[in-house]
Amino acid sequence: MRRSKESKKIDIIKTALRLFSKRGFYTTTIPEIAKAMSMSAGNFYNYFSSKEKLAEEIIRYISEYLATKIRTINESPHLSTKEKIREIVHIYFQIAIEEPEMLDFFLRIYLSNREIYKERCQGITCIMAFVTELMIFFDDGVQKGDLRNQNFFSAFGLFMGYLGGMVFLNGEAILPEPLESYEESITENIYRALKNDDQA
Amino acid sequence: MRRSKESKKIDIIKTALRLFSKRGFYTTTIPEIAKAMSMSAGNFYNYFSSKEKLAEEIIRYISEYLATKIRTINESPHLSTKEKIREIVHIYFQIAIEEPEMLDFFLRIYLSNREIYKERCQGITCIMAFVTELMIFFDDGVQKGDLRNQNFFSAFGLFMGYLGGMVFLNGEAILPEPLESYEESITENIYRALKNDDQA
Amino acid sequence: MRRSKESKKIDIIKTALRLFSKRGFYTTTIPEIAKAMSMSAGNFYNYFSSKEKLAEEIIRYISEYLATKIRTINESPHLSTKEKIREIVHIYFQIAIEEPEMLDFFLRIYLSNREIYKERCQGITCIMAFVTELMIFFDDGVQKGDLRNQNFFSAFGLFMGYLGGMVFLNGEAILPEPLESYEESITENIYRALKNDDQA
Amino acid sequence: MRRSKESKKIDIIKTALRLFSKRGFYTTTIPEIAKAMSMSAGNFYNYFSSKEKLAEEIIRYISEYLATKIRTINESPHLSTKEKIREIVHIYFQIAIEEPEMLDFFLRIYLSNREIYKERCQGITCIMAFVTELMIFFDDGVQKGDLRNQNFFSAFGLFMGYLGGMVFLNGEAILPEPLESYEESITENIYRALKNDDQA
DNA sequence: GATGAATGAGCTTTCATTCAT
DNA sequence: AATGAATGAAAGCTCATTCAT
Repeated sequence: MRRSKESKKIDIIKTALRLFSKRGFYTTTIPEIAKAMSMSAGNFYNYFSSKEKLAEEIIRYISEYLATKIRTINESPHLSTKEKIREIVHIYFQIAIEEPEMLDFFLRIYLSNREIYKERCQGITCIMAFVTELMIFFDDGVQKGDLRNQNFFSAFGLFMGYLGGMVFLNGEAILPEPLESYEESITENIYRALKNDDQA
Repeated sequence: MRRSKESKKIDIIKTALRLFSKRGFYTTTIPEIAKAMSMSAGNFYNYFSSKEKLAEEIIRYISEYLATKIRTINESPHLSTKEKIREIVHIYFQIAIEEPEMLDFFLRIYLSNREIYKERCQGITCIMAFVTELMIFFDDGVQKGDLRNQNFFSAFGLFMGYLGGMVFLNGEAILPEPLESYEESITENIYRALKNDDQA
Repeated sequence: MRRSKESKKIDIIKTALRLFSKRGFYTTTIPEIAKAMSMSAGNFYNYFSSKEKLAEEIIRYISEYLATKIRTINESPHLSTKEKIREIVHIYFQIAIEEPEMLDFFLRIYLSNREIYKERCQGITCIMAFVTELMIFFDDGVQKGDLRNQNFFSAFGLFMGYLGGMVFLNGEAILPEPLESYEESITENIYRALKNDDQA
Repeated sequence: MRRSKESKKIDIIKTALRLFSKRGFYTTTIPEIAKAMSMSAGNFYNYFSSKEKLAEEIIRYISEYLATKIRTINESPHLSTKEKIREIVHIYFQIAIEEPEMLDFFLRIYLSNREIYKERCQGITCIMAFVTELMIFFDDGVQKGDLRNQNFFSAFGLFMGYLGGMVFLNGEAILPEPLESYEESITENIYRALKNDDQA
């Protein structure tokens, strides 16, 4: 049953994602993951050839997931550029609240333990889907004359760094208010940072 | 010799900082650190009670270092708020270029492997020195009427997230231009995001 | 179909023989053998009860094969004893060149990993067919007065050890000349060693 | 204490040699070796970087040992070539009887599991000491006009194959007489095979 | 303070074999 | 006969830490 093997892989990915984001990559063991799935450690290797390969497939999974979310925003023609920023911030925080393990993994495992990914995911190959959608958002904004035509990565750094920073602070229980309550001010901050002053 | 024991601790901290930031915390071993210092693995434990304790002292060391740098900016009364932002960005990038292991460790080990610090550095205790200086900068700006009186952590998230994001992208060799060349646009972005529109 | 089950067993034996001789018994896995036959690992156990049982059947297969070859020599009444030696050497080297996996397995797996065969093939039970034919050759030679009537196993050791040694050296690419070019000198050496000096 | 570390390595080599030759390379585990030495498995790796590295050092140890034995024969000017053959056969069988693990390892592990040695001991590098002494014996014999000037490896194959074959048969308890009782006939066989007929 | 051999717990991974389908 | 997911035992190896010297 091709179907069930693929879906079990996804089950493993979800379980591992949860454990890795909670306890870290190196401190989570394959037996732990297997146990959480009520299967044997040996069987794990029928699905993934190594712990690193699993890590790779997890980040691809996350990238796809985030890309899909942003794509729906990109494909909403009725939204203004600022509204799109608000939506992206919103969706990001929503994920941070409802599925925090996704962003946790992204920020804490993928971005921070590059030795794991050095060979498998050179540059941004494994998160291409996600980066592409943000690129589309940015290009659209520039096209429409709403955003300054600055280097994409500078804008990308602002976006991801800012949001990542907030989510991180929230995860650390450092923020005095609930994360959502910052949505508006952050949207404003980002919009001010990126907007084109020349616009009519 | 109290003196020399303390200075050897610092030597170990510097060596470990370099190795940890390059190869990761879990993938760097105590024997490796000891070897890089031409001393025995056993002797390491005369200076630090455990690998985790070493990690704690490293982040405290970094926090002190960063705090000192920002303090000189805070204590420059002739600088405008925007110029201070520019200086902070500048100093941050300078460190990123000249001593990248500092920020690498901060971003990739400290922020990302909280399981290491969970018990030793609850919340921000171990980086208090650094956070305090940023707080002072921000409060001064608000006091002078230059910055909006928003929640400090929102501003902190913008600052650290944005800069961290850029440094990260730079470290990944993703940025098309040298890091310094973004200083001005980033200063501008941050200033726009934080500034008080009511100002005369 | 009795027929096809038996012939599939032989297919497995041939495939396993090739893989074992190339990669070693312990470093070749059942899944590898199965894959090389485009069948499932589980199905293997419908043909052989264990990896060890397979090893046993392989050596019996080889023994039969070698016995058949030597039998044709033994049954050539027109050949002199020295010519028979030449023929045996020739056939041995021919097998070494054309089907090296046979002798490789014999020398490197069967003779060398006795822990595999200890229980299944006590003494020479599993290679009886082959030993018997060599015995016949030797007895004939003694009968005809061509060979000294020494202990059979001493002669057997000379034969198999010498030829095995040469094949081994050839396999190691240590021999400066092609294997065949040693046939004559080896025949001479063996004949001198075994011949009866009293003969007319 | 440099001294004691080196001598412990030799202890490990001897213990492992015994276990490997008795139970095979793949079926003997590092924990077993460690246990036989009353030490922890982990500590093993303070002496040898891997199981393969241990295998390499064992064969070098054996090669040295055999070389030393043959060297004393080579350096006995009063012995005739035939007597030297007899001595080599004798010493070989003596080792086979008193320290059978040496030749067992040589024949059954080193010669038969080349995948273990492929990278570490290309060609005959790891047994050079031993091969060199046999070369010297052979060259001396040719020099003196006692042996035919045939290719060294052909003679080497005869020697090692024949003796190896006999030792093997003896190890299998196949020989009807004690190994030593074959010394004379084997010496005769080898001498006849190698001798120069032209000699006065 | 310094050394480094020793420990022991634990990790990733492998693989012969079984078994439900 | 055939599949291949699943098991479970075990292997090689690593490494933080200890401790006798």
